[in-house]
Amino acid sequence: MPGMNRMGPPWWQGSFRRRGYRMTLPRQVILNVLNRTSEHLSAEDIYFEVRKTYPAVGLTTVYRTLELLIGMKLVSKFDFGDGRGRYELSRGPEGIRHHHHLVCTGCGRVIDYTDFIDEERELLESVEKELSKKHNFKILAHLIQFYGLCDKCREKE
Amino acid sequence: MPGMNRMGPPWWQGSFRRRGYRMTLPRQVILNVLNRTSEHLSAEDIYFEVRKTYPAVGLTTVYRTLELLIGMKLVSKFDFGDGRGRYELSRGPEGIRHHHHLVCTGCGRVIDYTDFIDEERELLESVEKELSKKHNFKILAHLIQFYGLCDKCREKE
DNA sequence: ATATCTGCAAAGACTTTGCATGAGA
DNA sequence: TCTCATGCAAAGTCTTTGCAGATAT
Repeated sequence: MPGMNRMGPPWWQGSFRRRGYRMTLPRQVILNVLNRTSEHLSAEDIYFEVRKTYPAVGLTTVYRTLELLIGMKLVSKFDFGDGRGRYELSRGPEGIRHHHHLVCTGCGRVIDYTDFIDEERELLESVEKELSKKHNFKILAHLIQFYGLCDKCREKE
Repeated sequence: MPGMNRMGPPWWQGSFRRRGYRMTLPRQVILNVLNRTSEHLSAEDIYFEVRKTYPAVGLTTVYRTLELLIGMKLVSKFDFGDGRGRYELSRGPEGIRHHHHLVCTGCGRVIDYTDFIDEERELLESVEKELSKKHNFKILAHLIQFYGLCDKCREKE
């Protein structure tokens, strides 16, 4: 983990300490991979990436760490319809970076977008408020995704 | 399939004929199950339900039929985060019945809602238009889901 | 008649679990 | 030190595939 000590403890250290979780090497490497990647990685993607730095890691640990991080709200899990979970950091050190996804059903490519996030949020807030009241439901999260064909897959049609 | 002949061919017959698919007993039973159920059934749920009428059916056939129906746009597949697909009829004989889902992460219960559908549609249309243009993406479908805790699961907390 | 559909069994893909060893605080 | 975390192997789930026999048109 070059440069890590020089740069001080990473921003997620606190979350671990607070909950009494141990900050181990596998966990650090996994978090670093998630932190430096903007893609929506599968557990196996992360596993292969982590093994470049730390070849002894097991896929089991990747799954267990991801589960832990999801519980800590540091990571979000998505499903893009290809039968495997996709993981990404929910927030960076700079705070929440909210975006939604555009999924190509042809090739599986995923485009992040932040357009209309404000309009969406406005609607979502009123929907959440109304539905919470009506169904006595405590809404904790939402998911918005669009599906379609990307430019390349449109040509093939 | 009591009453089926007396009532004339079901509304989905045409879709099959048009595409050259055969209307077989397993397919009819599966469609009837979907048609009479408002739940979000898993493949296994459908399998058990179908077996009450037609015990010889195999789970394979359920999966294959569902895939076929999805291709025909008669059925939609959802993922509520519990690792299994959920299926429901996209439309009834009366036309499209659009709704979204409220998923309880505590017990897995799913509540359909139609509130705000108009407002949502309005927003979605402008988002779709803008994103199509910007990313040269042909948007074919969208997914909106809320996650949280239902009244019963809130009490347990 | 004949191309399509079906059921069974087996394989596949992803994820979780059990348990002994190893490592962080 | 001593509890928590890890890695391996095995098991678990859900879903798909291969193939011979059955069926709709």
